[in-house]
Amino acid sequence: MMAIHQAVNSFILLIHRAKTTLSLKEIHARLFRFNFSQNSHAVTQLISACSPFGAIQYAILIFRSFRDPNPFVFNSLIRALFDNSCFDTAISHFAFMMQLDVRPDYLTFPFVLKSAACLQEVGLGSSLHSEIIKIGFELDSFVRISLLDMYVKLNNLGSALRLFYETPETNKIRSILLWNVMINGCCRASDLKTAVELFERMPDRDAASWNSLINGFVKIGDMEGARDFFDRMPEKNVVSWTTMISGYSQNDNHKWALDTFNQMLEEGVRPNDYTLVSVLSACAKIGALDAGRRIHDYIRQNNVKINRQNGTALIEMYAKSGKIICAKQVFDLMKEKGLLTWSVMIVGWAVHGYCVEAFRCFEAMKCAGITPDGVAFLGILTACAHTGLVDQGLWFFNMMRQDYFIEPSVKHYACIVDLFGRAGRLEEALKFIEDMPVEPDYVVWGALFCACSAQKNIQMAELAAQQLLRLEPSHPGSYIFLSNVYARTGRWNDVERVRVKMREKQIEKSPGWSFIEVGSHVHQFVAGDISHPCTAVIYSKLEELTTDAKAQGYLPDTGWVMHNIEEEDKEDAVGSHSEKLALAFGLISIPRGEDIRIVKNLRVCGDCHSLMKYASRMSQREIILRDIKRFHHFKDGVCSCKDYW
DNA sequence: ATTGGACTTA
Repeated sequence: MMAIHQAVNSFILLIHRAKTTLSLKEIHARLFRFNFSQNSHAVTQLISACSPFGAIQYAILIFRSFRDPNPFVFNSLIRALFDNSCFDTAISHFAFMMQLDVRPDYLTFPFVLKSAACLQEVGLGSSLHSEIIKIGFELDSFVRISLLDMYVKLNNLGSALRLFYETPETNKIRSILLWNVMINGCCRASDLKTAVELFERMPDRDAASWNSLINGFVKIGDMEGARDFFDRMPEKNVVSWTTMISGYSQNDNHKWALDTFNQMLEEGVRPNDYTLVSVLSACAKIGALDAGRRIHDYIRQNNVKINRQNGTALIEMYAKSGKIICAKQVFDLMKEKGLLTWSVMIVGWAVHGYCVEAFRCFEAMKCAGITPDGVAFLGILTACAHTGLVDQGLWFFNMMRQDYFIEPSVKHYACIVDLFGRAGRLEEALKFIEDMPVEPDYVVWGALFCACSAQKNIQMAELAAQQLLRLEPSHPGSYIFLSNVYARTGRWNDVERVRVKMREKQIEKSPGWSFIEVGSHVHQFVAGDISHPCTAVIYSKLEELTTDAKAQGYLPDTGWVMHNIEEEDKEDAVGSHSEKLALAFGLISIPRGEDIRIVKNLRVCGDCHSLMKYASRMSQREIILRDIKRFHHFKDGVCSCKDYW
């Protein structure tokens, strides 16, 4: 007896060694040779050893050759199946287990329930629950949490709540964790009312309880609610702070995200990678270079290791703040680059108009053994579009489908439309849209519209604008687009008609805003803004600038105004676009010799673009403007986009 | 005797 034991043990040792040296097949063969293929201990170990290799078929094979399955063997197989994402097979083996009357134990259910959750099968979830009750399995706190978690992941909040309420109120079973899972489930289902109710009723709360609730408010976009609980939270941890920071950023309040981060540092809470990524992404959104640099300094001073996540966030911050060379420096220093890292770098080159570098980066990525995905291709197509390389772009588009089997998304189609459109090949763009296998969406028609607008093809622009209106009748952009077409041709009656319709439907024009960072402060402007403390000085500077530019040949282009107003007023309306106000403010407050960086949430209008060129020459300063599409580097009267955007 | 008990927050 003793000898058999030892032999089995030495087999188990062999199996452990299999992870490095011996092949599993060889072990299995030996198992047979020594007649241990029916030893459940050895078989259980062998099945478990298959899992990390993904040798799941082999694990099933071993399982089938075992004649007298017991819970141990079943459990290890179900576990292995779950780990290899074979959820339905895991479930069917559980059914098999029941069929053979093998009683499941405490290690069976966690993985079966998780499989049901991953399969997103609501009915299966409930029947597993009944099965547990039927066989009289004890519903201890472990099983309850597993069940609760499964219901939450199946979006079956009702069943989760029912199970929760019938749980005896002893602290041991209704643990903090159980409450937290429940609160989190309510938050996932956007049922904040119940979440708060549960939270208030909890006998004890830990940080995760608070954070879960705060996160619930963040997810529904209620930052005041989130702030309320955040302020009341007695001991905020990193997660609490990060939730707020990324919450502000997700809800488009990047300035507050930065403020919250600074506050966090003042409170002496040490940021982790999640925090750094969130705050860097907030910087990237508004092009807050100084803030971003300070975070980079923090990273260096505190010896934070650059890894895939924070490194990628740094690259994106620099790229979107106009410092593509700094982005490249971080990129070169990074040891472990992921797919996202490469994509961010490619898109970075693309939006700065560095087509060759984007191509090189794309090739280098493939050499590094990373397979490009749809996002990487989108970057490379953007690069082609921005530099007018139509044939190259089409070549990449075909490569994506034929060599990489990536089904193009609507974004890719929109990019190709853009590619044709910018090159002035409008007919081809339209034909491309008509031949698309998927229904063209708002972005696709929008790309065509912009191209028509730039090429002054009013007929096709009207067609595109009508499609936009059909697709998004409540989107303000659709009306603006259409009205812009009419405005350009002087059809003021039609412009008025569109405006009335907009008013009837109570559609508000989404405001264009611009950000400019001065020193360490971010200033925000909307068109016609008078909220800034320096408003008077800004406007007089702008007037001076416009006058000087006019003397140099600048002609205000009033075609960009949508309303039918007197010529002079029109000049006013384009004259106070947010990017112009930001520019004037920058000229006053940013020391000479430093770049002026402006970020705009929409596309820059042609008039502003023209004025920026004059301003860069007259002030002998570099102006870096980022709009929703790309970067414009203005230097000595010329823009890096070569007026092609 | 064997099987990494469950799980939440960015």
